[in-house]
Amino acid sequence: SIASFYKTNVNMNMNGTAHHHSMAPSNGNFLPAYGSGADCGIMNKQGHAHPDMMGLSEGGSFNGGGVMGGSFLGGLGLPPGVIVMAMGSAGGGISDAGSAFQMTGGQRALTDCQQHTNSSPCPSSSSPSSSGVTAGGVALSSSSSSSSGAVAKRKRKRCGVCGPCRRLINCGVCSSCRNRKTGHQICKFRKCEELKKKPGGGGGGLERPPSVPTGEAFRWFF
DNA sequence: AGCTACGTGCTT
DNA sequence: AAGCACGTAGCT
Repeated sequence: SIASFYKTNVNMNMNGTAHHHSMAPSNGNFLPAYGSGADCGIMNKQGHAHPDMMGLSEGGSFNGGGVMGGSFLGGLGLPPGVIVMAMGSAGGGISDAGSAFQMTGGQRALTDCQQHTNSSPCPSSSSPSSSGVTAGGVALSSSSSSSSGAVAKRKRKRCGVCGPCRRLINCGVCSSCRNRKTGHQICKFRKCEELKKKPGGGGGGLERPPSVPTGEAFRWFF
């Protein structure tokens, strides 16, 4: 739920074109090429200009990201998307906050964003069915395949909690972004740390999400 | 059906 | 080793 909510907001604003006065970098540098859609296509637009803004700087753990959010907006400590939303409404663009929540229209946009959501959200809620991305990683629904001997190559999924996973925007400038059409790869800055490792690697199993403990990630959000 | 992005083989 | 390109799993 939140996930959708979250991304939705982001989208909304972006699309809304609203008049957000001007967040620092709001320059109009939109990506010429990828306008369409990569996951948060919108994000791309901004992201392009400054891959690092939005608190993405990975350098030291994204706590930064969260922190950043917090620092701005009077320490409300909201994730970037939310922040945007707030501003939008403030600007007068969106009068109805409710709408923000409603908008599921976002539709596809970001498969990953969802994941973020999945991984993080409330530990408590934990919808059982909530599919795959458990922090642990490979929680792929066993579902299909399996039976027949064919060890179908299952795709691993992003952990959703590492820095890159939490990153919301595509830098738009890395090779992956630039070669999106042919490369079919996620932005380098968003490539899950876990997926960078060898599949079998490690052992067995639990990969420790580098930093933020699962679910804890967004606790502050609630 | 269409999209994103993981896995992998080839090329540089 | 790194990057590119392609096939396709997984999801909407």
